[in-house]
Parts: sequence; C-alpha cells; structure tokens
Amino acid sequence: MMLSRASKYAILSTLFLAEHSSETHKISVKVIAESIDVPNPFLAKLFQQLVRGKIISSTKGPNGGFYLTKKNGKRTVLDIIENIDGLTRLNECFLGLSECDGANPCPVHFIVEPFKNGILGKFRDLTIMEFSKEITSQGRKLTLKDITPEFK
Amino acid sequence: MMLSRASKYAILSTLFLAEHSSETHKISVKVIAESIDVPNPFLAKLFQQLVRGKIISSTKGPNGGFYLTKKNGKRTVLDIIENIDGLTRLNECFLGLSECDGANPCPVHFIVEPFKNGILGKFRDLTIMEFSKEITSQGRKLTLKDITPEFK
DNA sequence: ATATATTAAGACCTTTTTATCTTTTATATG
DNA sequence: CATATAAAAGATAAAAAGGTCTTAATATAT
Ligand code: FES
Ligand code: FES
Repeated sequence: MMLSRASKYAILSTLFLAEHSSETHKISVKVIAESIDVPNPFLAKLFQQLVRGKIISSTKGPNGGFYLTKKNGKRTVLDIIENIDGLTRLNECFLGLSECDGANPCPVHFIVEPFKNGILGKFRDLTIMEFSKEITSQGRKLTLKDITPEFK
Repeated sequence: MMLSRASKYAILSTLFLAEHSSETHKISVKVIAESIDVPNPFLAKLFQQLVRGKIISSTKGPNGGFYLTKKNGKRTVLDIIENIDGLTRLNECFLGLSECDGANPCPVHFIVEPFKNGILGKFRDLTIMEFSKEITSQGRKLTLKDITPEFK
C-alpha cells in the first residue's frame, strides 16, 4: 500500500511534463530534476524506463528532451506506478498479511479499504492530462523542495 | 505513509501476545515467530527493542518468554510504530513532498488525509488490549502465513 | 559533414532494511 | 548449587533500494 521513492519521482515528473512540455517544447532531465528537486541521474534512469513503457517520449540531441504526446497524456497515473513498481505494492495488506481482501481482513483492513479504493480509482480513471489539469486548476505544486515562505 | 516490515511484524506479534499471553503464561520468540510466520532472529531483535520501550515484557530462563502486563496492554499501536519506525514515516506525504498539510497539498492530499486521520486515530486512541479485543471479536487472523483453504 | 547537445545503456557504488549467527547473561527448577 | 532454558547483546551478512558515473548512440543546427 505504498509507493517507492522511484514511483513518486516518476509521478511528479510526468505531471511536470504534462504541465510544462509539448512536442514543440521538450525539456531536459536536468531542468526537470532541478525543478522538482530530484537526483538528476536517478531521474534519468527512471525516464529511460518510462520511455520504454511509452508513458513519456524523448528525442536526443540539441533541443531534444522529454515530453508528452497526445497519446502519452491519455495514460494514467496507475500506468506510471505499474511501470516503475508493478501493481503488487499497491494491493498489499497494510500490515503485510499475505492476502488483502474482505474475506480475510487484517485488523485494519476496513479502515484501509475505502482509502485504497479511492486513491486507486483516481489513479486508474483519470488520464495524466486530466489529473494535471485538476492540479493546476487547484494551484497545487509539484516539487520536493522545501517551500520557503516568502517574506516580502 | 507506510510502515516498515519491522513495524508490521511488531504490531502483529504484540497483538498476538495480547491475545495469547499473560504474566503466568509467557511465550518464547520461537513459538510466536512460527505462529505468525516471521523470521525468528529478526523478531527476537524487535522484541528486545519493544522490551526496552516498555511495550512488552520478558523474563529469561526456563518458562520465561514474552508477555504483556496490564500496563503494557494500555499502550497503543501507535506506540509500537513510534518505537520501531518513529512517527515521521506515518506523517509523510503520499507523493513524498516535503510537508503534508492542507495549506500546501500535493495532488492526492485530500484523498489521503481522511484515511490518514482514520487510521492514525485508531492507532492512537485504542489501547493494544482494546484493539486486540476488537480483532478476536471479529474473528480476524494474525498471521503472515498463507491461509490454506480447508477442504474437509 | 561536423560539432554539439541530449538521451540510452550498462556498470558500479552507497545506504538502508532485513535477516542471521554467536556469545553472554539471567533465572527457574531439580 | 548445577543445569537447562530462554532472552540480551552485539557482530555480521545478505538483499533491496536508492543513487552515481562513464561511455555510446543519435538527432539537430550550423
Ligand atoms: S489491509 Fe490488511 S487485509 Fe486488507
Ligand atoms: S499527502 Fe501529499 S501533501 Fe498530504
């Protein structure tokens, strides 16, 4: 029931691409890594895998970089997680029991279940583009940086 | 927002003690480890720490073992987690952002928050003994073993 | 064509988590 | 008091996760 750090980075940076990139405006790992404050070479690795998984796109060379095509934007956040972590992590019992279902619930199963359904539903049913729109419309942020309060 | 395996083992085995042990009936690591299917020496280490944290009790020698005193039974599941993992893990943002609060919510914050409050509340407000009663009354199980269906 | 920018690929390193092993210490019981 | 039994302590090992570095491939602009 938890994401690896890798998945988290992948989600944030893909959402970043959704918001800031296009086929005519590609972005380099370096810029993204700095923007969302994630280790550069680690993100590069993740991006390679996301490209192989056809979740994001890339071109090499000058003015190259990473971006989302229309088609990429129709993938889901769950696709990202599946690509990086696989799906088992998300379905695991919160206390680590071998199965997680209502038939053999662990002590916290019925607290966890509604949450799991809620978050899984959202990750499964919204496209990356829709998800991204929801974020920008709500003015949420996509960085791991500390938000330094502005005193001015 | 996730527990380490160590915490999970600790929770399960403490609940096991709540259900099966008493000051007059102590249980060895070996028995517990086999019952809930957890690596024996690893659990032994965890138990040492839980004893130091006064969450469970132990005596050495013949007929020794681990058990809960009345006082132990009044601790909470959150105490177990705090003792093993610390509290930061539980409070972390689901996407790994630096702060998790309503003022600077991440894209999934408002899905995660009610769950977090629910589970944290339960872990904080019920004693281990209460928690355990709730479990036994509902016939839930405390093992990591595969539940082999009984065909008889 | 060539230089350059940028990703791709793979080997490698570090840290954290999980797990084991060995020795010491305490204690109940005969 | 001797012995057996079980936990405590500490050293070590194995595995997984996270992170880095170096070299190759490739697309673009000049
Ligand atoms: S969360 Fe434990 S069985 Fe579902
Ligand atoms: S879960 Fe991400 S900010 Fe609260």
